[in-house]
Amino acid sequence: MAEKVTIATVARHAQVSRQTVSNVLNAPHIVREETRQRVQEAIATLGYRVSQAARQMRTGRSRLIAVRIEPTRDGINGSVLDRFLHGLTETAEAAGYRALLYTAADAGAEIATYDDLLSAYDLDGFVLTGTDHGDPRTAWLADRSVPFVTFGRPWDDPDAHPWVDVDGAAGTAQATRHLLAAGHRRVGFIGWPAGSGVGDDRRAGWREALRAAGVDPTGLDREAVDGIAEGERLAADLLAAASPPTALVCASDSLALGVLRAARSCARALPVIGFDDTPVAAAVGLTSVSQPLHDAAARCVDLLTAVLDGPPRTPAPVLLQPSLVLRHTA
Amino acid sequence: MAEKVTIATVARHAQVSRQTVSNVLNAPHIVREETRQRVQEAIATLGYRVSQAARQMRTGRSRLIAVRIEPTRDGINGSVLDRFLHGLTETAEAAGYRALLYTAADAGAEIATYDDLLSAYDLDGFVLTGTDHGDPRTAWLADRSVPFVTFGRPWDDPDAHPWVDVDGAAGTAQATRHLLAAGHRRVGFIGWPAGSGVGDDRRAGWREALRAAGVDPTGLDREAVDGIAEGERLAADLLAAASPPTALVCASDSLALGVLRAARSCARALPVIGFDDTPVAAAVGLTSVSQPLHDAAARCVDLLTAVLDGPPRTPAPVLLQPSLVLRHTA
DNA sequence: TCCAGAAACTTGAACGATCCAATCCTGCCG
DNA sequence: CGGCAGGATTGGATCGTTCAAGTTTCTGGA
Repeated sequence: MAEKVTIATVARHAQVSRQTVSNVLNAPHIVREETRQRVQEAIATLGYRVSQAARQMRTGRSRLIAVRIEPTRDGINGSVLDRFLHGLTETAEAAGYRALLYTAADAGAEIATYDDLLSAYDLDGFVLTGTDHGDPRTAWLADRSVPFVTFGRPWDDPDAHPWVDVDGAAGTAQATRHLLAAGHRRVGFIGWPAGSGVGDDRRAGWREALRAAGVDPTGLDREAVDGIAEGERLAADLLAAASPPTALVCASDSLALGVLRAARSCARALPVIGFDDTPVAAAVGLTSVSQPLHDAAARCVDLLTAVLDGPPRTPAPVLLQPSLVLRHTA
Repeated sequence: MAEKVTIATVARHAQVSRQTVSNVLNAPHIVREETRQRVQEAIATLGYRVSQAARQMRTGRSRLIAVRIEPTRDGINGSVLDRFLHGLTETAEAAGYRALLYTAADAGAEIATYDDLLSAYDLDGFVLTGTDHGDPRTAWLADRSVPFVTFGRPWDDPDAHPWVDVDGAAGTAQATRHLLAAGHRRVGFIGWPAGSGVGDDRRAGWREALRAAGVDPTGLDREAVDGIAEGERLAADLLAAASPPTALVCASDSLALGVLRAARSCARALPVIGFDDTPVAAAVGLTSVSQPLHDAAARCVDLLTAVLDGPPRTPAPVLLQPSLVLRHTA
């Protein structure tokens, strides 16, 4: 049975002290080249791995990043988180960190979990998804100066903390312009009820694109909580109006799917564009706005490690551009 | 600034020794009730949390479980992993463990990651998904007697290690019987190429169900790698046969979706049933076999914690039953 | 040749929990 | 009332690393 390999084993093998081995690992520049090589060799020969637990106890850093895994609400949007998580894990590994999962029923429970993760596991940082106006979570973390990055803008103050986001308005605007370019004038929109940062942003993109083309958006949009049934209902409602839209942009693929159903049931050709480019969109041929999730996750890790390893300076936020994936429906 | 609360702080506050506090946490039954309560009170008052790092250093256990997050291959099947991960995280938290994510390009890289996670992070156990014949990963782990559970049977030896799985054959059999009950005789099957444990299992369920009903399955099935296009191609192929099937069971929702396209393009009513009950199935109204993923994940954690906390005995494997979710297509 | 100063390396202590062995109670029996 | 058994409690050592401070070695200039 092989002995456990510790820093002392390596030190003995390389004929140096423990501290020198530690320096080779954490501050290579202060060790003489020759010594450094001898130590590195010993590390390789013995297959030494630094014990995170011991390091963590001394430094208070765990090289662990926490991410919340949400229950799949709608089902359709599930894979969004999935792709994000994969990108996050991959980038974190490359930077020498690992991703830890946690769940929480609501913001209150989530804050309690922060407390637990911080004091019991010495977590280094958090990646939050889906921020909204006056988010209590970011306030709590900022109060305690815990490093964190959000995927989603802080809607109240863009300089509140580091963040990464996808320009939703640019996405819906692009979708709207695509339909305008195809000859449509009355391009409608189905989105979420006013008040949510993400929802308002996506609606604004559509509105501005129409205005820029000289079309009055009044009466061309509807509000609905997410879901296929809601999308279907509101599409029917819009189509029954005095001067109905001839094409639609939606705030999500779920809503767009509902629109497709409504269009089918009244046997009318109605171009429609969804949002998120979910597998469902790919499967049914729905044109959709695609978010660069893998990239977004990577940038989240970049910002977080910048805060953790670099100087105590808030790094600049990142706003990524979505792209329009053209399929049959528009 | 509040002092850091350690076990010594609690001991002082409750007027006992460090060891007594430790006993309250790790072996409550050997502490007098009155003392126990006083300590618990001090813990609550001070908001003490046991430092995982310190505990881990002494005991060699991290209370961390690793799960691999795979890149979304097909896209459609992404949400399967998503739901599994959520259930896993939730159950692990309840049992006092946390889930750590990792990625790996192939089995070799995955094994290298095991080594790293074990020696650097002192991981307690692994949950593997998607096992296959002669899996090198399980062999490596078993060799080193690292605790692990697989979601997916060990196809070579059912007693090799603890596992949780969903009875795929029962699922396809149920789907087949459903179609038989609706009056169909020639129920076809589109599945994956022979050789994969999961794929062969699902095909066997269909075959046996047909045989039990006195129908000869010969010529009624096709093999394809997963994907919508493949499903469409093989459905067309089957329908062009001398005596084509009047209904189809598929090994995945992707394949079933392809079948739907093929049926539409030759304007024929063709009942079809998919597998996995993905969001896509829900969205397009595809009848599908649903796996109890949340439950499966929970059972994985149960087995793993049984190995970790209980006696050194291999717990009995768990085989869960899938259910048929009826929608428009069958 | 000598010494100041820097660079390279070594030693002791500490992080916060658990394990071990020794001591202190407490109640009970003779 | 003394002694004893058994459980409850205590102090000291320990896990593997990094920090802080101390010691040796090296370099170059007078």
